[in-house]
Amino acid sequence: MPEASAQRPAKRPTLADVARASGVSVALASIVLREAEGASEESRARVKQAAADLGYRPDSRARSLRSSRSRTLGLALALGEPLHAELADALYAEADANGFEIILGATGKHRDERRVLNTLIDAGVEAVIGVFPKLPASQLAQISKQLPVISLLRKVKGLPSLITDEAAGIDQLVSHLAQLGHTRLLHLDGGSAVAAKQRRDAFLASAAKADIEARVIAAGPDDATAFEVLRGYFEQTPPAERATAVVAFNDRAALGARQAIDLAGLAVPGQISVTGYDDSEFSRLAHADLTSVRQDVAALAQAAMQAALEAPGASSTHAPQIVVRGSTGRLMA
Amino acid sequence: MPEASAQRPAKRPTLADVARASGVSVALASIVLREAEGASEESRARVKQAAADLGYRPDSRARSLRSSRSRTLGLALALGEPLHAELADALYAEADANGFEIILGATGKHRDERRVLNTLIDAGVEAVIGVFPKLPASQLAQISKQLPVISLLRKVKGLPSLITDEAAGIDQLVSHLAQLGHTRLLHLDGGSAVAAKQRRDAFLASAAKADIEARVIAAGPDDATAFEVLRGYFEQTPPAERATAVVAFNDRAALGARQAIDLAGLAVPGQISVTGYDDSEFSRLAHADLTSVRQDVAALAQAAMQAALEAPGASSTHAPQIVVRGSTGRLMA
DNA sequence: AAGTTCTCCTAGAACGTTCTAGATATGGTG
DNA sequence: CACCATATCTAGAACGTTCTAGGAGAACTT
Repeated sequence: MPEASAQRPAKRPTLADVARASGVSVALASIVLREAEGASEESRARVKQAAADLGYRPDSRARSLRSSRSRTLGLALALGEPLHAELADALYAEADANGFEIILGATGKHRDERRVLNTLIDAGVEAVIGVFPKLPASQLAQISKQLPVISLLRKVKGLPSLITDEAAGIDQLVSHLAQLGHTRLLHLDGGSAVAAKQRRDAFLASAAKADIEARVIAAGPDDATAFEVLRGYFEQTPPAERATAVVAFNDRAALGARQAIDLAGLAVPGQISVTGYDDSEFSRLAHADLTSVRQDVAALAQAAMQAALEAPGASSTHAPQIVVRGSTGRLMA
Repeated sequence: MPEASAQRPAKRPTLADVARASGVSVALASIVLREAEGASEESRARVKQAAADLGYRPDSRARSLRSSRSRTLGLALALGEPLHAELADALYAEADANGFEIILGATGKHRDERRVLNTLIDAGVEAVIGVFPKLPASQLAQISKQLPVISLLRKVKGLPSLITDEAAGIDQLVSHLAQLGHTRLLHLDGGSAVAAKQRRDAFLASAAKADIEARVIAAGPDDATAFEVLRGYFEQTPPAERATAVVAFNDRAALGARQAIDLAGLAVPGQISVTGYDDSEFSRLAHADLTSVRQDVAALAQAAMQAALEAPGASSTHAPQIVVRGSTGRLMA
């Protein structure tokens, strides 16, 4: 049932319209609306009034085409990742503070990182901030010759990279578990996900330092894989030899782990503890109530914005903070 | 240390560069690269070769500025909503099929819908597809005089709107529960969220039709509110008078409901059933295992794309499908 | 009185495309 | 041979901005 709606274009007002309406030249109107120097208070008022009356909004295509100052940033991330959503929100706030706009590009089943990057660049952004789990560093470096590219959550050689001190985060988890008396830990690793290698290595190092038996099983960043992998582990490992705590790659994987634990009929945390990572909404679900690690989203966002604005943006590493909830505790004898 | 700005000069090649390299005019180069008529096979080959050699990519700002055909669509949605992520993914696929690019704008704590819309429009998109829970229809209609605006999930007067038949979805849930023998239902409504009113009305209508006792409590689209509200309900309602099934506004709210149910010590589905809506990843979490309603994301996306491309886009309503899982069942006597 | 320096303003050239109108060559037709 | 149609190409004007160069006065110097 085709239902007629919008009629044909009511052309949007241009700078020339504003200039005509306020009786000044286009150039002067431009000066006023850019808040640049060189206009009298009187013309300022007149032009602004006319702009407001007409509902004028500058055309960012024309603006950026001419000035290469679009005051627009590209943000590339994955939809459906709670952490990415938090980062985006924080970056929006930063952008506001700096007078920038942000447009997003999402990676997903039907869009690879390269493609998303191209779309953003073609749209004329001044810089791109993004989470690039897979794109080779060489390609990123290549692109960064054209415009600043800032990597979030992953250390990329040749690019300003804003990351969390994964070793510190994992160490907080391992120490917490050690303190609770755990002596045999299992890590479900994140596969090719961003930061997976760092967390795995940190896990082994922290465990060794604390003189704790540690094992790593290859999994992935999703709950389904974590579930399958941990179920297999329970099937193949006699109860007496099982780890007493599972350190999952992230909250989502921890949820999958929790599922396998429930299936095995083990009590949390009485018989086994489980930890997540990211302190996302998943970790707060009552049933899961995951002990997790909170990344400093605000600091990451602020540093990313800074890196995007400054000439040769700087990398930095940010401290995470463990958040203890009900999924970890002492073993009940 | 702030001195390293020797990066800049990697200017990207322009159409003029391609033309020069292949010995033709800019106009002809444009014709070739647009696959337009009026170029010989020989020039076609030469120009394309030169473009490839130089790594030329058309500047979409200049292109859209001149032609008002940017072949770019704006998509406005909320980050962190699983359903929105699914829609975005489906729309990316549709865009591919139609040779369009998509740029995203996210609404959130720091960006209202109006602002997001403006950013996308200023970036020069040809049309905007979006989920607009709050923006008044009048404002949307106003904007749609400038360019096509398509509303997803919410029926907006004056705009092509692609929605799900909420009455049908809710009716499937209510019928399912009735068939299981439930005679007293409770609906946690979605407050001001998109489709909340439709689901509430449909709930009451379906219950009345099936001669089932029905009650609605005001809640919201989030799990925290649903939890609080349902906990209050349990506290104030004697066990004998309680509903035996809770129809939550969406999966997220159902999770909160489930939390309150656990707290009250009730067995699911033995003592009480609970349903979600959207068939999102939340519904698949093992502990929740929610009976839910799947919206036809692919059809919605396809219709939205169609509406964005055609002159006066058409509205349509799509059929949902119940997905039965373990959170609903007969009462155990 | 003639410079000099401000302040405020404007014309017109960019930016990288597409599009309109026309030029040039080629070939077919009467 | 003149004429027109077609196929291929190109110059130059848009699109809506910003930016560069400079102009007209008024207000200081000297």
